[in-house]
Amino acid sequence: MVTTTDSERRGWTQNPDAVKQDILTVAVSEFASNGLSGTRVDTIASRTRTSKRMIYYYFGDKLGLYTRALEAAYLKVREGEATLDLDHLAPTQALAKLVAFTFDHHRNNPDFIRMVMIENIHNAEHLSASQIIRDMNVAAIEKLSRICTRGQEQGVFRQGIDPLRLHWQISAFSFFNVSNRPTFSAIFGDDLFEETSQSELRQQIVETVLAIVARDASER
Amino acid sequence: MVTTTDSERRGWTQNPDAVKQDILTVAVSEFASNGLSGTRVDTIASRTRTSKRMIYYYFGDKLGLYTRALEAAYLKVREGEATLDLDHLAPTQALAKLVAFTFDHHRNNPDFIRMVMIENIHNAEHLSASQIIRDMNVAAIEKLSRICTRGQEQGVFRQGIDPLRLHWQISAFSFFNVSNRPTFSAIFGDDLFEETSQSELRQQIVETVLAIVARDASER
DNA sequence: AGTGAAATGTACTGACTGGATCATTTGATT
DNA sequence: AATCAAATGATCCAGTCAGTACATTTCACT
Repeated sequence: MVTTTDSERRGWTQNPDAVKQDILTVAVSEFASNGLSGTRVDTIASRTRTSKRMIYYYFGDKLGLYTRALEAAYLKVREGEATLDLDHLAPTQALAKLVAFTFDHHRNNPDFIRMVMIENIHNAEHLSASQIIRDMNVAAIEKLSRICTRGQEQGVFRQGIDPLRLHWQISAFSFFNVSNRPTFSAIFGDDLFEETSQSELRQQIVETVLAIVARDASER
Repeated sequence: MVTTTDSERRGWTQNPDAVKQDILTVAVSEFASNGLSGTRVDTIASRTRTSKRMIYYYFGDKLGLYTRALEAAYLKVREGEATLDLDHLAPTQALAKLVAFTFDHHRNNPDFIRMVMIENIHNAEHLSASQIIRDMNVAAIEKLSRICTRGQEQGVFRQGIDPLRLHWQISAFSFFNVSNRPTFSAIFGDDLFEETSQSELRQQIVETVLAIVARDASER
């Protein structure tokens, strides 16, 4: 039950970092579930080992907490992405792996997806204020960019690939798959979201992306 | 100023249908902008030619209004889609046109996109209650399905295409393009969303989708 | 021109909620 | 063990908002 956080514990009873982390974890979950205005600070507090007082003590106000929670969500996801190294794979394999990984990773982090959805509803006002998030994402593009360059050097990818646009397409598939699942399955049933269908879908998406970088026919 | 609605006006001062429509239009706009819990009924009322009293008179409560607004948003969009007829085009051209149209149509109806986003945040609880919406969307699949069948009969499309999955892919691109624009451009800048870039993107998506149905190489 | 139901306006309330205040405890340092 | 700042608990307040009570007007049909 007592989550042994990595923050250096200063004593027994008092442990500010753990308290902050505790609050943040609950906050991400609550905001992801209920949105910004839908979330009650009191509810967050009650799910915490501490009190509402502490939330305002550490985060100032609701918006401050929200912004920090958003960062926490991004941070956690990008951490996961850092685990996979692609530089020692052949470009095609590297790209295939990246796409498949992204697809799965998004599925495994629905709270993150929901936070981004909510942030989009709010026109990314709070995300814009966070330099941290911008930096993290630029790194993701660079990773993709390296793969593209290598692929072109080896002659297996076509010229004129825009890494950002490629990222956009990979994201579109992987994100939509999670974000719009509720409405999609409410309308069409959720066959598409069962385990076997999802595997097939992932495979198809990998192939689609590979086709995008590999095709020569449609070049002018 | 006096919007000449198509509802048969019964007299001069009183006109229930127009009042309802007025409320719905404002409601869609407000809910789309602020979400379910973020929207204030008073704000809707103030933007209306009538009063809050009327909202409760016609729609019962906030949730009732929201549900009806959701339906109204779907209805308006599907109406737009009905205008394009594809049956007289060659399958490839028909599909290309459908994809391009969907892409543009989504861009032109951001309120609809936002309503769907919001509904997804709420796990499609309210959409599930609406049979109307389900029916409308099934029609969209059928349209796509017809194109696929024709393409296969003429030998220009590959076998084993799943229309639902194809629809999923088209939607993913077109939806994501609007839904995630705020965060995406906050992080990467909004070059991708300028007019010329969007045209290119649309073209690329059309090609991608055509490649999905046309390719033969990756068949087992 | 009268009647009754549908439609509408005004004003209010009760519950909730973000945030503030005051008081107290804890632990490191001296 | 005295001190002081950081951390925490208990309680309250002012504003907000969904929903309602009550009264009044409009209009179709006699």
